[in-house]
Amino acid sequence: MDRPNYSAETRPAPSEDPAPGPSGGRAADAIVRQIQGRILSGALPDKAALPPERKLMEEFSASRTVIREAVAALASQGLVEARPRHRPIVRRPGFDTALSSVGGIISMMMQQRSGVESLYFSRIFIERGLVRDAATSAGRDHIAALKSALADNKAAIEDSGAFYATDVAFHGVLYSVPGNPIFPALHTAYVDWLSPHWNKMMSQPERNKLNYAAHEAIYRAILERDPDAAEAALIRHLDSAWQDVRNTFELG
Amino acid sequence: MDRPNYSAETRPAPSEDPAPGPSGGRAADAIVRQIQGRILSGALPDKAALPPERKLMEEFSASRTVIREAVAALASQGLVEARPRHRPIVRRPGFDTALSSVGGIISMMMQQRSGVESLYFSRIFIERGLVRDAATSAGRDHIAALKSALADNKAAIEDSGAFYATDVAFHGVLYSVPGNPIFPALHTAYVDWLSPHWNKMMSQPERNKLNYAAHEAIYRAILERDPDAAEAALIRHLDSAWQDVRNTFELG
DNA sequence: ATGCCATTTTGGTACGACCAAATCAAGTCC
DNA sequence: GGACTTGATTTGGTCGTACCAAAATGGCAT
Repeated sequence: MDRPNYSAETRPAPSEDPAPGPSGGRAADAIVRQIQGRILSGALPDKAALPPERKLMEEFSASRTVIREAVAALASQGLVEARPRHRPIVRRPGFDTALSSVGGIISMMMQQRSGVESLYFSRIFIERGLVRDAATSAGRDHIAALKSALADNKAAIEDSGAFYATDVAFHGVLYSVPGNPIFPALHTAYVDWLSPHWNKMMSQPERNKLNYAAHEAIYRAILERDPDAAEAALIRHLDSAWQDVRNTFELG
Repeated sequence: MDRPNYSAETRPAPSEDPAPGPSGGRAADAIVRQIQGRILSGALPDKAALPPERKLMEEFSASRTVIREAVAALASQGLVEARPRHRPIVRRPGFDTALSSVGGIISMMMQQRSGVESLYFSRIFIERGLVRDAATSAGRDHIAALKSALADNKAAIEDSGAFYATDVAFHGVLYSVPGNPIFPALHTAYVDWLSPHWNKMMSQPERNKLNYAAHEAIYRAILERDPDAAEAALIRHLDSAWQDVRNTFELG
């Protein structure tokens, strides 16, 4: 009998956080919560490597199975970054982290036309509000950033690759106006999720010119503090882009 | 020698989906992708139970470890619902699924007042756009739904529990106006994430009365197709609610 | 048919082993 | 002496087996 017959008391109740809480039953969950706590409390600073699994199993007196399940959960939540053969790296949670952790499902849904459509329309909705706000309350700095981004955009009209980047940057400024960390995160998420469907076209300097003009119109409306005009210009801009994508996709 | 010495060829390359693709190295990932595919293709219909892990390990000729890792990943992505001791249930991916799968991280962030603040302000931002749209383009049906929700809301003024529900429902109608599935999903997400911070107060019929009046103002502005008035009323409504929460939280 | 109990599944966890990539520690060469 | 190569040691990834406890199942009695 070389294997202990652990008849009962399989879970020796870790010393830390003895609260059974709402725990339904999973064992790894407790570990997950504790590690979450350590990340939140700063005991595990951002960018730090998690202790090796063997150490963790000591600390929590749990089997490696459970430890690795916990780590996997953490990873899929985006709280740690787990590259194939490396130690998981702690990533302090932020809205960007949260958003990127849904990337998987979203990409799945992006395979349906309706998914892209819903997402893109939601983007239009957001940016409509954004430009309105910019028109009514953008500060000097935002205006300057917009102006600069616009200049970069103009300079890149001939180079579609660079143009795309400056295009993104211009819209990015809009997302920074509210000063709410959610919006920049949302912006990069939109770009990540939608860009695969854009790159397939968007190679004609023709369009670049059009898009630049649209950006300029938006900028001007913001300068003139005219929310309605800004919103209208943005709608024209994004709607026409949508038409292009739709055509490229030959889904009448 | 009762344990085979698998010297090499640890991964016998599953027959299905032989594309190595961008696979970095994880083994469970392949399984995950295949199951995702089956869900997407309908081979695994919504609400269906996943085959038992032992069957899956046959099918993919992988160890249970890998299988269960894959299932866990699927679960944390929200593609399957894995209750403690039950078979995982397939859930066709939707924006609601995606949103709810980030609930974990978001709740973590909600422990910081800055998190609650960012999230709540983003909600105000969204609803501002929503009421504007409702004012300009709400159809007969939406107006009717709004009216009905408003009536329910009024009838529940005395019962704080019921009032909260009708409050949520009223705002919910707003989220249904664009006809974009993202918004209803977003609404329930907001409610889920924010409500824990609301329940602590919101027990005074005093506030209920105020809130009902605000809802009525919004409704009226929408009826009169006045986006600016609707937006203003909404801002007053949500801002005052925010003040209450802040006070309740004694974070002066 | 209905309800209860014994049996079989099935998920949750544990333990130990082993491979391969990474990391670390010497030792070597310029 | 410092940069480079090499061998030993970690450490993550997988596999296999075993066992428990909760579910699901099937059969029997009422």
